[in-house]
Amino acid sequence: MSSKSQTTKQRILDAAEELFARDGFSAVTVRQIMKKAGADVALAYYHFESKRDLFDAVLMRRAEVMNDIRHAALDEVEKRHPDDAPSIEEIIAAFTNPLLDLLNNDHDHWRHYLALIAQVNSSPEWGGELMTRFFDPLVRRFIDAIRRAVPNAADEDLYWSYHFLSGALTLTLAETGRIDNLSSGLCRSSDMPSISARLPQFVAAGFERLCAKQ
Amino acid sequence: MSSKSQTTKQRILDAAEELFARDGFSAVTVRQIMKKAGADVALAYYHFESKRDLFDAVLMRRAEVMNDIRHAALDEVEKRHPDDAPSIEEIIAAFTNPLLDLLNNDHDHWRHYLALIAQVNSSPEWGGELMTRFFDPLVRRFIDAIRRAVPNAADEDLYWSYHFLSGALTLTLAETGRIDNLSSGLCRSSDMPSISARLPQFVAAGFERLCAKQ
DNA sequence: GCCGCGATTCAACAAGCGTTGAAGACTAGT
DNA sequence: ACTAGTCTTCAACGCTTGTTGAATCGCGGC
Repeated sequence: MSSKSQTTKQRILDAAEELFARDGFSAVTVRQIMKKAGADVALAYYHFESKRDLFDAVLMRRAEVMNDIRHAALDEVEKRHPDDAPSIEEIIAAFTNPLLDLLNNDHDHWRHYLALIAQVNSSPEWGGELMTRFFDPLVRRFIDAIRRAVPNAADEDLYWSYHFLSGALTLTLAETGRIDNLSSGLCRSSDMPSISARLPQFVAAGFERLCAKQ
Repeated sequence: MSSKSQTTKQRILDAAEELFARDGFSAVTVRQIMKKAGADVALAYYHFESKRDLFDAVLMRRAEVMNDIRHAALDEVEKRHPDDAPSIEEIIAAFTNPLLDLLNNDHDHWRHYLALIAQVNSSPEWGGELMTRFFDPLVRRFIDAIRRAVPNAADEDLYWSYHFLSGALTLTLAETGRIDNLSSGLCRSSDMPSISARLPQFVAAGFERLCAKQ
């Protein structure tokens, strides 16, 4: 467990993350990854069991951190409201803004990772199972918080509302450049402050109309 | 151009559509497609120039029909309101419900096709360019209709709102089974009536709050 | 100086890939 | 019966794929 090996393993993960995010699992070659990582092909199989295992490792690496910061954001919202219920918009902002902040502040690592998550989320092959395994506890807690803010909401409405939120957030994280083309450059996929100012408002209004209607 | 060839070409397109939708472009083999279509491998290259060309043909085949029914739905909304402006929810329903109706009424063809579109939409490789080529005219007309319903809306808010709508709709069309898992079976990805009853409301509320504020 | 051991390299494997050319079959018009 | 043209089959090409086993490097402990 020398420090050199740690570095190599991480360089492999970094390279894989970027390529998987851009082209998807099957379109990327182990040789491409190792070339980008600057290491021999066989090293991929020394550090990981298989290509699929490397893919899982890429997903796992940041999943816990990602969940932690979102849990912390929800913690803080609940701490701010020891007696009354927080507003729906506050709760949703705690769910979305930690990710948008990552994209705004940090290196490209999170940008690639979140684009990968976005792609996995809308893939029939992995969207159902993988996302459930990774995010269910957090999402359940998040929905519970909203349920407390809108006590008479029907569960079906809550779940569907969350699904719409998930889709809106996910497409945004993918940063495909679609909105840049559509708006002729007026809006930019990477303009996270613009998004944090709009997405929680938009989604909160949807939740309120759908879930709070008597 | 005998009738037999038409049938074969369509069987190839059908098989490709289903497999591309499930596994993505690169994960699918021309041999897999032709096996499912019940035809020789070489026929793929007689009827289409390349694997990539076949993929494009799959996308093109239903694109025009898809755009036409959505244009027709918008036509009807505008015809219903010759003087006053239609409500935002009506406009959005004209954008989303034609697709949801296809999934509700029809064979699996549209189910596979729309799942494929959903996947393409959130792929960085194709999401920006392909979606722009296919859907920009319709989307521009749709945004114009909303702009007339909310005269003081800022263009940036309109574009971002549309982007969130696109994400919510897209993830829904993907039918990944995610919501089935999350809700422990209470909600079903394939339950289109439930979605038509909720998505337009949810999204309209978002548009109204974001675009109509002052 | 040698050993042990993790990290790395090299060369190769069988299988599968997208794609092609040439030859056969089928149908329609003469 | 012959031809022209579309459609289909078969066998193969060169190349890339994921993966592996054996050999080599480099370094800390004895």
